[in-house]
Amino acid sequence: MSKTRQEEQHAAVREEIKKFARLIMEKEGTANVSIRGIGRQMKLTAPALYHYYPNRDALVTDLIFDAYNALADALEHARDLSSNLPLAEQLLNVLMAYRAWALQHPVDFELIYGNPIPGYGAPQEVTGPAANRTFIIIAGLVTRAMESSDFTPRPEYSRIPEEMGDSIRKLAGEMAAGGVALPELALYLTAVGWPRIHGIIMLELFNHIQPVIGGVDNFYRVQVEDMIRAMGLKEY
Amino acid sequence: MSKTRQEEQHAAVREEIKKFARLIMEKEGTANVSIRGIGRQMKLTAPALYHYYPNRDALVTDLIFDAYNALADALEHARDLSSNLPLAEQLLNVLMAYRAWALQHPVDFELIYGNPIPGYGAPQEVTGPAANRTFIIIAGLVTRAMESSDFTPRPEYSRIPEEMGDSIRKLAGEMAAGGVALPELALYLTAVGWPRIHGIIMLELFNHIQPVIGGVDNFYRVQVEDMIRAMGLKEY
DNA sequence: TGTACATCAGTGAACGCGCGTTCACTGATGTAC
DNA sequence: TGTACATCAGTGAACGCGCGTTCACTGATGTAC
Repeated sequence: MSKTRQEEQHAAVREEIKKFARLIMEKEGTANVSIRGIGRQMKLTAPALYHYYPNRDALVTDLIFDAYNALADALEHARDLSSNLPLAEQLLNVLMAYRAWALQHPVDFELIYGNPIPGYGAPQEVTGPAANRTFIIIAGLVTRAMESSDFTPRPEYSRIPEEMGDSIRKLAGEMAAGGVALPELALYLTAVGWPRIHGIIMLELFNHIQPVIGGVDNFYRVQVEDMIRAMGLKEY
Repeated sequence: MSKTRQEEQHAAVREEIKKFARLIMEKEGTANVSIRGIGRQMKLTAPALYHYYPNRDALVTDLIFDAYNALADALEHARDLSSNLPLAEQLLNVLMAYRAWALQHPVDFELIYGNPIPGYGAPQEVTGPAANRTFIIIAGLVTRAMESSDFTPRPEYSRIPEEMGDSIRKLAGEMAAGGVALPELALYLTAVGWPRIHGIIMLELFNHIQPVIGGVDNFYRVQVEDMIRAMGLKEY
């Protein structure tokens, strides 16, 4: 079932289209991607692009799908680059990579985590699995770090709060059904940690935190290190 | 310098315009506010609205200004309603009100904290002070809670990390220059806490956290309570 | 090797739509005498 | 109290713009014989 020459050609042009789409979003905002605008940049008439995408929404879906996967790829890459370091360090590097990717690809990050594009609804069955990759990478590392650590987490991270028991059990069940079995506590810790780093990044991306905290680089790193220590994954 | 009848009339119509603008943004997304769209809803032709706003951007600025202030009002209201409770409880209530407001006014929250509206740049001198109100309300409460508390914060919240010293001193200086003198540690704690709650809300607003964590209500409350305890503002 | 033919990427015109903004105007309101 | 007048909120037409999408087409390419 190898690709024909024509399919390869199409795939290559689609990549080209997405490249220009990202350039435009960078300049004009994510809400302003348009078939006509892309055509203009590519020195092609708009209708020509309909050979490659059936409509604008299909293109946007592709961009979102790519963005989720590029983020997950970046995290895996950071993890694998530091695979000879202690797991707490690997986790640190992965969380640093999360922000680094967001700042290097603000448009793609906004595309997946910012306001939805007006009049467009991403199909969950396409983006869902791609979105989950990121969470699973982090939760997997947290799991391994927990298992390899002798340290005691602070009280609030040593067990799942009663109120959250049901939610976490449900999540663990769903993930197990999808072939990813991870301990409930690791899932909880990841669920706690994710919004913490996400919040800093979102505020930074839209320039809300800079007037309050200069040196976001340091701030982010300190917060992540605190978190890793608080979770008992590293001595403090 | 009292308002003339005409000025009052104009102010009233401007409120009406904003009301419809919010309705439209709710249905079509923040990027889709338009003079013509508002006119259509108000059964008015678009040019009529130019008696009230010189152009679309002035309207958007007004909406953003209002949103910042409405959020700050909601926080002050929550604080004042619980002024007879211990300060840690007041802080809890204010942080609960932050999320409650965001969920009740998703559009206004997106307007200030989400993607900027394409082709529009908010004038900092208008929105800046309004934006700061929220931070000052929370930092003020943290200060009073710290001063009235006998409890010991966990190590990472008991002092400002070296790397952050300069940033926080700078912030404290700027705020003092603006007539708001608050201790540096309180500013640091607020700067740490704000992105934590913000991250949960942003993920919730765009439906990213729900697939991971059912029962965001409980999750948010637990996180805020943990935070208040970790900061030593309440016994644990 | 040379010719006939099918494929299909890209074109240009057109559709109906929405946008912000300007302009000259109308007609109701309310004031000044 | 009645009339003349100024004010100004709202209208309708128009400007130039951009959008997604459709359609019939052209002309280069590459294949089949």
